[in-house]
Amino acid sequence: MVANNLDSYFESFINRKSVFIDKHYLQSSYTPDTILHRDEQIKAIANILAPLLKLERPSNLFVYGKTGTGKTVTVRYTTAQVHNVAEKHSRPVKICYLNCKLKKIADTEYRLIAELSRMFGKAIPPTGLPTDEVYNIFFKALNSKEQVVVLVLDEIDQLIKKAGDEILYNLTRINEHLEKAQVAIIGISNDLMFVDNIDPRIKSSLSEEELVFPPYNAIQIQEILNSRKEKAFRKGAIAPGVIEKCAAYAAREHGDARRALDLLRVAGEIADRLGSNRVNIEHIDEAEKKIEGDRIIEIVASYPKQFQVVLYSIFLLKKSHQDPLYTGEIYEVYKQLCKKLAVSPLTQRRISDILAELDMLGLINAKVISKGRYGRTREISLSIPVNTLPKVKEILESSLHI
DNA sequence: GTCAATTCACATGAAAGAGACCACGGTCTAGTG
DNA sequence: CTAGACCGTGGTCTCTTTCATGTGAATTGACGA
Repeated sequence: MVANNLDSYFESFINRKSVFIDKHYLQSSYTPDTILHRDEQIKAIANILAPLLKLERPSNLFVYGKTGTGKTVTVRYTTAQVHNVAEKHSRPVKICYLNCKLKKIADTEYRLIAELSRMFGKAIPPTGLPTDEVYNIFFKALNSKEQVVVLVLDEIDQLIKKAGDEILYNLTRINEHLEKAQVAIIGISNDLMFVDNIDPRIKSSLSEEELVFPPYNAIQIQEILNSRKEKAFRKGAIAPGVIEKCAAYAAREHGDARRALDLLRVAGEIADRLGSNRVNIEHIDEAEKKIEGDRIIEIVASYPKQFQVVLYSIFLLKKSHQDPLYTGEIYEVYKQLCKKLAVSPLTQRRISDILAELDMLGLINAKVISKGRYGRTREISLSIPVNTLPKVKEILESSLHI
């Protein structure tokens, strides 16, 4: 009897079809051939980049917009098109795309310039050289022949936040030192306020042109999902209402198309795993939970020990009472925990920063409040969904050997 | 009761140190012809 | 003679510490009605 069941299980496993045809159409790395609802922006970027083809320097461009509004895709698409045309007419045009958020690659001045130099075929060691040496190498590489170079700096706000705005100053003034080559910069930022915090001189030269990407609305997201659905899923693998629900979820999160695509993909994976031959609305809810849970688990597992100790201290405190926690309390528990674990405790100053970072990561909710006479502090609560809580705790305990 | 001064418990900033990692050039050492 | 091992120096980067300054409302206490 049992054997029979197993048999039929395997039979059905073989016969079971995946809801997907090709998943990669749903991944954020995929650049579609046509970009929906961004005609205006494409036209604007094309206009700005057009002088490239006459070997004139295009204006620097600054692109803003929240995450998942298609900034990166649109810029990459347009620059690729320009590059194609330039190549056809053998114009020396080079596009350098760099994502400044990638850790260990382009998140400091040195690394950025080093990475750019590498794109010109120069080998730069990951460390050990003075920064101006690397600048020199970069200059020489640029100036080696007549060409127009477009530097696309994605998530440029992250870079500035970490490394200061001196880089931009140097880059925007780079043309003054170059005789043969010319450089234009396209900066892409998620942070709309970011430009207000940089040096006005840099601001004026960097954002000769500006372009804002408004969020997609739910209907536009639906259309985007529908256009990808055709290629990614088998016919009829999506139950009615699923696309709408996905779009609604994403529209709630400031029109984030990337999120909608992720959601759809994960929902498909869940449907596959459950042996369903159709993606249903319940799968979307599951996917929503899974995405959030996975993100949190990954963060918790990959962050340094001290972060984990702090987080575990919050766990301990949370168990004992339900009121919001304060920095001082957490620090006391943290110190004891350190003693128990034979970890050397950090200062309260540092813990304050760590708490702020945990807040940024969305693991905790920290709000600076003033309790009047009783001082100023952070009011802290965990913001990890209840269903991932045990898993997170497990990870912490195994990683800290508790 | 009203109002400004006080006060608390941290937040927030700036600067500097420690330690890891790395390149480069000079010196030493062992193997080779 | 030469390739490779082994320093010392000088550079970046991350994580911390130290020192200094900032902050917002409950509390306090003087003042006037």
